[in-house]
Amino acid sequence: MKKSLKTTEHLALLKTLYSLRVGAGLRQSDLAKLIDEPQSFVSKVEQGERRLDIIELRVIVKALGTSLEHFIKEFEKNINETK
Amino acid sequence: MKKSLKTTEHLALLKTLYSLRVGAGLRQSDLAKLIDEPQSFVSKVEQGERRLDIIELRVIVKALGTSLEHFIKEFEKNINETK
DNA sequence: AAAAGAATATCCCATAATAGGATATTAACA
DNA sequence: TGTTAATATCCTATTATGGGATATTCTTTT
Repeated sequence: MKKSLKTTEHLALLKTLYSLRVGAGLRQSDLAKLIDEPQSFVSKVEQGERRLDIIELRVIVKALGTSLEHFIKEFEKNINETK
Repeated sequence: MKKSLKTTEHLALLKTLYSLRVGAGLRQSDLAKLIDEPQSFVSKVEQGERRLDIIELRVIVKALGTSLEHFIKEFEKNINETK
């Protein structure tokens, strides 16, 4: 399965993640600290350079104060808005 | 972020995926065909040998006739039942 | 507008993960 | 038990990732 980068879905994912972080008033280094990763990790994720499996996404989303379920809803919403 | 294998979350994920496929009455090769991947891919996924990002998970879950949102609910349910 | 500071992106490359056809195992059952 | 169906494992060339250091870009401040 090819690295699903730059597809509508992937762009929507990045957008959803970014909005959530910024909406939480955190900078990459803040989130990084919360999940015990370097800032470059967060940057790569937001850049689509690094992919996240659901478990990882769950950790991040929770660190940002949301549930995975809610995140997915936002994600789907963004997919529809984009296409 | 380490390969989240064999954690409660990961086991719950595999369980959720497996149940969904079997529940749909499909064998690995059937699902494989639906998502245009070899049978070994599906096996690896179910074995926890291959991780899925949300985009990929979404494709699979849809091929199995479910929404990502519903899948996540089942997933969370399984996490709680396991721990 | 330029300097200073803050936030984010990119580099590098050793290490780890993945692809996928072929083959081995295990399960089902006549 | 022999046979077929279903799933797991092998192998290794290719691709992805880790993460500290550094470069870039964005914001302020004066």
